[in-house]
Amino acid sequence: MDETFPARKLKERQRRQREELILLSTEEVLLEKGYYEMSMDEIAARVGIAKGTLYLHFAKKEDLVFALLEREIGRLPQILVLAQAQGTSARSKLEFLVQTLYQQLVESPNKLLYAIFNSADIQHLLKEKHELLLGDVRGTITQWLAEGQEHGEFDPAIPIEVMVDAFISIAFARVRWMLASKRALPTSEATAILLRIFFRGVGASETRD
Amino acid sequence: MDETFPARKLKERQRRQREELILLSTEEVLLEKGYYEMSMDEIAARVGIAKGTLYLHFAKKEDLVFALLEREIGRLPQILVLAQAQGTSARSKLEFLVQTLYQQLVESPNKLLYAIFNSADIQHLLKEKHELLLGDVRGTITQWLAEGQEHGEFDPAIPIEVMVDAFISIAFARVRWMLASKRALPTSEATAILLRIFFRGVGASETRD
Amino acid sequence: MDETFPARKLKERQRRQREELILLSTEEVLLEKGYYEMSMDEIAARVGIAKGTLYLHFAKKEDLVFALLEREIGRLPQILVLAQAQGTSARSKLEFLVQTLYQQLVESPNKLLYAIFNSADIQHLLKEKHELLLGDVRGTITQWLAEGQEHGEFDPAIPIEVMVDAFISIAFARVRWMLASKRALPTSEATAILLRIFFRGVGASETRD
Amino acid sequence: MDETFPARKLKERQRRQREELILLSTEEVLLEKGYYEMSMDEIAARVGIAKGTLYLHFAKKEDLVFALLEREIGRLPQILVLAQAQGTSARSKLEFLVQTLYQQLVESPNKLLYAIFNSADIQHLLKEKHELLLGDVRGTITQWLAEGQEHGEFDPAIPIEVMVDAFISIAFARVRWMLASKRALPTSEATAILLRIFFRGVGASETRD
DNA sequence: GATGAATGAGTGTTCATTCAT
DNA sequence: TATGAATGAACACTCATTCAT
Repeated sequence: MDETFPARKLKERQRRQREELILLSTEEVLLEKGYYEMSMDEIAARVGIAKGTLYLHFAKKEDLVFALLEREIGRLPQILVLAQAQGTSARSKLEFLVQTLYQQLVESPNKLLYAIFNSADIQHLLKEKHELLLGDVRGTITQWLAEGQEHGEFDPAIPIEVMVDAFISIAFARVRWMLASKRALPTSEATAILLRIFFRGVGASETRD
Repeated sequence: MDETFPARKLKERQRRQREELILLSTEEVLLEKGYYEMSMDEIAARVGIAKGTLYLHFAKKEDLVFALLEREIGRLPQILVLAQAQGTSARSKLEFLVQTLYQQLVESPNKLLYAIFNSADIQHLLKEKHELLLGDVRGTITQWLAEGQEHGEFDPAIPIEVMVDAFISIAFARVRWMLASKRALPTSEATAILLRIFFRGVGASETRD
Repeated sequence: MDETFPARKLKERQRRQREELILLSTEEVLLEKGYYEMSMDEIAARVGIAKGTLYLHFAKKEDLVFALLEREIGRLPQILVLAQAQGTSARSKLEFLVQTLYQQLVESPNKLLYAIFNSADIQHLLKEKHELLLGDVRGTITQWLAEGQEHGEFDPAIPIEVMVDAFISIAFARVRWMLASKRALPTSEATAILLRIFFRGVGASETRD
Repeated sequence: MDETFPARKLKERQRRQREELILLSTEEVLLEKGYYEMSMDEIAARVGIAKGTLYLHFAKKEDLVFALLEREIGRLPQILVLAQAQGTSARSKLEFLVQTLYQQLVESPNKLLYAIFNSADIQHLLKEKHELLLGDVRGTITQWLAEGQEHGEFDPAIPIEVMVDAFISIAFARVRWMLASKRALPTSEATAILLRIFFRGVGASETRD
C-alpha cells in the first residue's frame, strides 16, 4: 500500500510525459502536412508507441488538435494579464501582447496558434470550438481597443468590429506568409512595423488631413 | 438542318447552366466543409445529377476547384487594368482594386477568391497554380506600393515586403472572418475603413507622439 | 410502295456494312488490348458512329465477341467438308484443315479464332458458348484421329483424347506465341513442321518420307 | 519474456496460415473468373476476412497474383537443376521436367503455373515479370533441345524455335483443357503419352524402344 | 433510326477506430 | 495497460448500358 501512491504518481508522470510527446509529434505533423494528410499511424510511429496507445490518450483524431489548441490557448490568459499590466494606453497593451506572442510562440518552435487563426483547414474542423476558445482573446482585444477609443487614443469614427478585424489581420499577417511560403524575416522588427502600420498607417509622416 | 443549329445552342446552353449549378454547389460545399470533406457524391446530390454526370463536366475533383478558381481569377486582369487607370496615386489604385473586388465578388455570392487567398487547405491543393495565378496580383500590389514609396506617398522606412503583407492582410481581413463566423457587415463601408486604417492608422488624428 | 422494297434493301445493306465495320474494329481492339481493356467508346469512335448505335447492333459488350466468334466459326463447316474430301488418310485431312485455317485466318488479318482457342481472357467470357461452338471441330478431329487409328495409321495405344489434345495444342502452338510475343515466322512452313512433329515426332530418323 | 517468443511464433504462424488461405482463395477465383472479374471483395469474403485485412497482406490486387506466381516459380530452379542431372539425353531431361511439374503442380491443387503459361489475361498483367521469371524455363528448354539436336538426338532440320513451341504446347496441352473444360485425366500417364507424341509422333510404328 | 448525354453500380484502395490478446 | 491486427465505411473514379431527343 505504501508503494501504490508513489507508483501511481510515477504512472501518472509517465502518462503526462507521453501525452506531451504525442502532442509534440502531432503538432509537427500537423504543420508539415495539414490535418487531412496527417495520419494516426504516422503520429504513433513518430512518438514510438502503438496506434492503440494513442487512443488511450485521445479518443479521436480531432481531439489531438483540440488538445493542442487548448494547450496553447492555456498560455493566453497569463499573457493577457501581463499585457493588461503594461501601462494604461491600449497601444502599449496591444503591442506587448503581439510582441509577446511572437516571442513565445514564433521564436519558440510553435506556430500552431497562428496556424489556427489562419488555416481554413483547421478552422473547418474547429468551428464552434474555435469561437469558444479564441473568443476570449478577441474579446480582450475588443475591450482594449474600445477603451482606447474612449480615451481619445483612437479615431472614434472607426467601428470597433472593423478595428478588431484590422488589428488581428495585421498582427498575424507575418505568420500567414511564413506558413505559406516559408520565407523568414526578422520577426520582432517586422512585427513592430506591422503594429506601426496599424496605429499610424503607411503614409509618409507629417501632413495628415 | 434548320433545327440542328438552335438545338445545339440549346444543348450548349443547358450544359453551361448545369456547369454553373455544379460550380455553385461545389463552392457551397467547399466553403462549408473544406476540400477534404467535400465529396463528389454530395456535390452530385446537391446538384441533383448522377455522379457520372459530374465527371462529364470535370474530370477530377481538383478540377472543380481549379475551375472555380479560374472563373474568379479570370476577372482579375481587367480589374487590375482598371485600377491602374485610376489616377496616379498608389492609394487610389489600391483602394479601387479592393473596392472593386468587394463589389464584384463579395456582394456577388462569391467568397471563394478570398478563401483562396486565405485557406491553407486550398493553397496546399493549388500550389503552383496558386503562385501563378495570384502572383500577378501580389506583384502588382508590390509595384504600386513601391512606386508610392518612391513618390513620397508612403513612409520610405517601411520594408516593401512588410507593407505588402500588411496590405493584403488588412484588405482581405473581412473575408476571413466572414468565412469563419458567418457574420456579415456593410462591407463596402467597412472596406473603406480598413483601407483608411492601412493608409492612416487607427490613431486619433492631429496629436501624434 | 414500289420504293419501299429497294429502300429496305438499301437500308439493310447499309446495316450489314456497318455491322461488318463494327466487327472489324472490335477485332482490332480486342487483339490489341484484350477484352477488359477494350471499351465500347473506343470501338464506336473507331467505327465512326455513336455509342448508342453500337447498341442497336449488339445488345451487350459480350455479344460483340460472340458475333465475332460466330462469324469465324461459320467458315469452319465448309473447311471441314473440304478437308473431309481430302483423300482417305486422316493425316492428309488434318494437314489440310490446319493449313487451310492458317491460310484463311492467319494470312488474312484474322487471328481471332486462334486467340479464342488460347486466351483464358476470352475463354472465361465464353465458357459454355465455347464448348458449343468449337465442339464441332474438336468432334471432327476426334473422329478423324479415331478412324486413322482404326486403319492402322496411328498408334492404337494412344488414348484418343490425349491424341486430340496433342493435336490441337501443337497445331495452334504458333499462334499462341505470335499473340504473346509478336514474333512472326514463315507460318505455312512452320505449320508444316509442327504437323510433322505431331505425326513423326522430333526424333532424328532413318527412313522417313 | 518467456511468453513473447512462442507468442510471436504463434502470431507469425497464424499470419502465414491466413496468407496461405488468401492465396488459395485468390487462385480459386482467378482460375474461375480471370483477373479482371476477380474482385478484392469476393476474395476477402471467401477467405472470411475484411477487405482491409487483405491489404495488410498484399498492398495491391496485382500483388496477389505476383505472390501466387512467385510461390510457384520459386520451385522451378530446383526442378531445372534436378532435371539437368537426369542423364545426358535431352529427352530424359525434358521428360523429367514435365513429369515433375505435373506431379508437383498438377497433382497438388495448383494449376496456376500452367495458367500463367497459357493465359493472355495474366500474361498481359505480368509483362516483364513474366519474361524474367519464365524466360529461364524457356531458355533451358531451348538449350536442351539444341544440345539434343547437336548430339543427333533430334532431327537437325527442325528450326529450334518451332521445336520449342511444339514442346511447350504439347507438354502443357492437358492443362489448357483442364482449365477450360474441367475434365480430368490420369495425368501422369497422359503426360507420358504426350511426351511420346512429341518425341516419336503419333504414327503407327515398327521399331520403337 | 441515330445520337451522345446521363446514369449508377461497381472497383481498388485508405485509414480512423475497435478490440482480443 | 499496451499492442497492432482487424475492421469496414468511405472515397474518387470508370464504363457498360439506357433513353430522351
